[in-house]
Amino acid sequence: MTGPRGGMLELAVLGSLHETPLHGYELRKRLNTLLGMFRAFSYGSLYPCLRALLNDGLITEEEPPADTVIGRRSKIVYKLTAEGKERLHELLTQSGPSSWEDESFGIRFAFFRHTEAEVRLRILEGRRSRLEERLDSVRTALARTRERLDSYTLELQRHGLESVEREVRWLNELIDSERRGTTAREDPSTTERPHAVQDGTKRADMPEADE
Amino acid sequence: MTGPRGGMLELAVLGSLHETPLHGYELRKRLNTLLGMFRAFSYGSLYPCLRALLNDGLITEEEPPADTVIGRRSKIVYKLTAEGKERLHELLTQSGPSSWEDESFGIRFAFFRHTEAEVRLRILEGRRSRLEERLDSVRTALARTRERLDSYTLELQRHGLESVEREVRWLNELIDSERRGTTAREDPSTTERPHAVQDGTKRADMPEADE
DNA sequence: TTCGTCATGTAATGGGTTACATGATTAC
DNA sequence: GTAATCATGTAACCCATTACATGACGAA
Repeated sequence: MTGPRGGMLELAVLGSLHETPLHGYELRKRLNTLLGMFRAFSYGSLYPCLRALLNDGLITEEEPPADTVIGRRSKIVYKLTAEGKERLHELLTQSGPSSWEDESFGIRFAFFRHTEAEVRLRILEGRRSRLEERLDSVRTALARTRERLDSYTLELQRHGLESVEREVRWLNELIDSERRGTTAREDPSTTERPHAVQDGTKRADMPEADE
Repeated sequence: MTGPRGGMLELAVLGSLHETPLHGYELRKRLNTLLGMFRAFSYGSLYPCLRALLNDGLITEEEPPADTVIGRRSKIVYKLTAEGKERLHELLTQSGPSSWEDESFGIRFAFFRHTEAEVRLRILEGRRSRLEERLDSVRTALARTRERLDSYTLELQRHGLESVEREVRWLNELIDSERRGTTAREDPSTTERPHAVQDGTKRADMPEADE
């Protein structure tokens, strides 16, 4: 029953619901704009995941507001339970390969504001050294075979190298700025306003564009 | 039996074997340095794929050289059959979404020298407009929600946008240079140099580093 | 003779997608 | 009243990975 379900979807869902309760359809749109450049999830995986999280008690259906027409149940709004918050924290605290691989790093980073400063630093450094490994191996391979490659392959390698080098520089900046700001403690537990939340409005219902 | 097996592995394998016959172990290393920046395949998927391709008659085991000790069979060297070449050409001729999505584009591009000029152009343009779509949707989403995003999310979006913009510029250059060189017909069948290829060395057996 | 790497494979599993099916709500 | 989009879900499949198992071969 309570299987870790180790994919990125779980993290993405828990992370999103930590910000604000949402129903599935809206949740997916949020996720796909949040991660727009990296990946996109489909309903076919989202809804089963929500069900599993519900089963495990990590999320619950939110009470509909009192003024709801009785027999009506079109949206199902989910919110995080205490266990869900715990689980999210646990996920966000893991550093290690699963945090800095291509598919997962973006998602981890997207929820960095709920991640402890030390962990952030370890993840950023892990990502960086992962990329540097890759650079090394590609560079040496390239040096050995340069003259036997056609121009397309070569161009692909060149562009790939540059992209990764760029990401490494980006990580360097991030790491520096983390190191400078590292004294500050933040997000001691879970529930605090992130920056400025205008609540009281019936959020989770403004129109959003999606593909 | 003869299922298309639509994954990228098939293309990657056929494409590699088109250059030179190889055995599985070496093939994987080649592939993973060729695509080093984008993805890596494991033996657990490679060997079953080779078997399937063998079943379908797209590849065959190459005769071991005559001086091989009789009972000995340690490497199994595969090479492309005529049907295999046909299939490869068919795969490389497909343009359409499957050619310009993230996972597939890199592989398609890696074998561009076996791809017809018009197809190359269509794929590059398809990739570009795919990325531009993504840019549009992320940019408008960003404009709507900018003030409600924390700094990490914002930074992630910014970096993602820049990366994609960079790739678009890269594609622009490639498309330009394709257009200029497009009058030249090339690869009427299979073997010729695209720009400047110095072949003639006995490749396919030098040592290679791998993770 | 033992260790590392080359070399080939299989079984179980995983984490998602596609395509489909179904209704409610909104805009025109 | 009808078309588009919102909203939820399921079943079948896909393409790969992980972990495991085995053995040959070369160098120390």
